Amino acid sequence: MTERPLPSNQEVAEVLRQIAEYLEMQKVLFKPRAYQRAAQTIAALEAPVAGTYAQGGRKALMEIPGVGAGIADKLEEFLKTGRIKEYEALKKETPVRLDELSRIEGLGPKSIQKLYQELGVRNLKELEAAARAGKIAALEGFGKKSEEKILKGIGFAAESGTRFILGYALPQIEAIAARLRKVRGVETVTIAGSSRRRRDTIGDADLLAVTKEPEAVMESFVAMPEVLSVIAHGPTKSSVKVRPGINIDLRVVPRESYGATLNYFTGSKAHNVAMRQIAMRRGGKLNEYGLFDRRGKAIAGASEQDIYQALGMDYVEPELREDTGEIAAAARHALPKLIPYGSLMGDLQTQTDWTDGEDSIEAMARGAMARGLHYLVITDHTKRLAMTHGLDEARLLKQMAEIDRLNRKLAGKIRILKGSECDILKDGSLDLPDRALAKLDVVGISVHSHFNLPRAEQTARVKRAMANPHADILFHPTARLINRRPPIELDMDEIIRHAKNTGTVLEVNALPERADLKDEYIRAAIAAGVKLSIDSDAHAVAHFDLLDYGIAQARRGWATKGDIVNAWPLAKMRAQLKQG
DNA sequence: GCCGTTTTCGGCCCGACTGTTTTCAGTCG
Repeated sequence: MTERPLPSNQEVAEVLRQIAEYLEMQKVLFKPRAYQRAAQTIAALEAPVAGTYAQGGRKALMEIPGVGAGIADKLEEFLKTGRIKEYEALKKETPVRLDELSRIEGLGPKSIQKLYQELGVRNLKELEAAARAGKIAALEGFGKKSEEKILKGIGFAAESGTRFILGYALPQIEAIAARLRKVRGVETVTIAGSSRRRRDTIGDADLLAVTKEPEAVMESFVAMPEVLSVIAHGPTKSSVKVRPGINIDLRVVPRESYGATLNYFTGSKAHNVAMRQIAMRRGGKLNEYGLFDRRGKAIAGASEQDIYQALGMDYVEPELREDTGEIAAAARHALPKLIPYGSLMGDLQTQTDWTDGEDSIEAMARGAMARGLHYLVITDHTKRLAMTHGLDEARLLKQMAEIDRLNRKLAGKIRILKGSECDILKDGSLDLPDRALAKLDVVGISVHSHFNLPRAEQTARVKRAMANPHADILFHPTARLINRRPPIELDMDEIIRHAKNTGTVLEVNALPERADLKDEYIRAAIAAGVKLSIDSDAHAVAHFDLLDYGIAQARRGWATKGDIVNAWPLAKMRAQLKQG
């Protein structure tokens, strides 16, 4: 019997979520919410649920909030056997690709069920065929507009569906790299490619290994429990597909050309081309085996630093290697000193169990403290987001009193600031009155509705909100959800200018599916003299660990510490915000 | 299926919006 890898909390949560969707299809009452709640809790847990079960058994599972006898049984079954009988039965009854279909915006379980029963639609392909044939518009409860919306959703899924979100793929890739490092005979393993450049999405992953026993290393690579299928298996290069569908290449590299190969496989292609041109202009040659002079003698190759230096350049951080000016800047010794990972002093957007967060204010504060932060802002949702139980003025005042109490309790350890993630309404006004906002330390504003306004109207709406004298930070400015929802139509030049004029900070949201602002806008904002914040948008203590993905995105936008207000001490950060 | 300053049964966070309707179901997160 082959070893089965223990499922991650994400995978366990995904199964529970799918069960919830199937139950919802069948119009089962209340159970879906129970499964969803358990899924959400497990997804946010720090400790792996598989480990919890291994140590404390079914009883320990039932300690998890939202997990009772029923779900504990399902979890136990899943962890022991890798399947859940009831889940299999549900899948059999409605054999549809839920993962594919529910990615279409506006398609929920009920619609998926109806489309299957009436039209036999099981996957995206069949959905598209039915829509194109006009069969969906003819269904009761659907119409022409629903059909158009579905086709639009399919188009969006098609163009964004082949890439993986960095923050969800990277831990998996890192786990595989870590496993390889333990294999006998392996000297080093490095992650190259777009993962190393920390692009917000990646297509596949490249690993480089130095070893004297390539065959043995390749054997253990293709035999890893995570591997779904082996695409290629040779002595210097192997290629496998791992859950959830990512291709990973492993290349064995000689020690003396390690730097050159790493440089080559880190890319980007455009950066590599520009590097090779410089080498050629100097009469030499650069390829994946090294840097060579005009007589073909190797002059560098073991390390990337040596190669850049030999070409008369400063070392270029991977996040900058996109051929967008970094080559010239490196030659002029004028690259920015990028904000280091782990260097934030505070977090300006966090949610708690007052709205849709998992943890209490105190738990969040202690979690932030444990990660070395000196301050955090509590920014729960406002009443417009009714589904999160958003705060109205009265509850906000209560929360402020609670924060005062906690600040006394935690005095000297961490500072909790009063804030809000205040909804921007359709007309650009804010969801809380000015007199309430005036009492807060930090006001974040954000778009959660009317995503489809035309560009001019959307831009004017957001600009009006930014002009509010209390609005300190524009949270996740484009509201995009990678692979799920396109960014809202905003004239970003205009928004950046307006941020400068109004003194509004723009956020770099660190949630992997947001990564919003994205790199090119970050760079444009910095060039315009706009200040930024990097926030976790944490909905649970564990989410503070995602802050580095925000830093990664900021580094890709050429950000230094001087550009990021929450890389500064509290007093200096506050002085940057609007007054009043 | 979960949970209990409504406590072992009977509830189950609030509401806006869209597209289909003519009073409402489904989705959003």
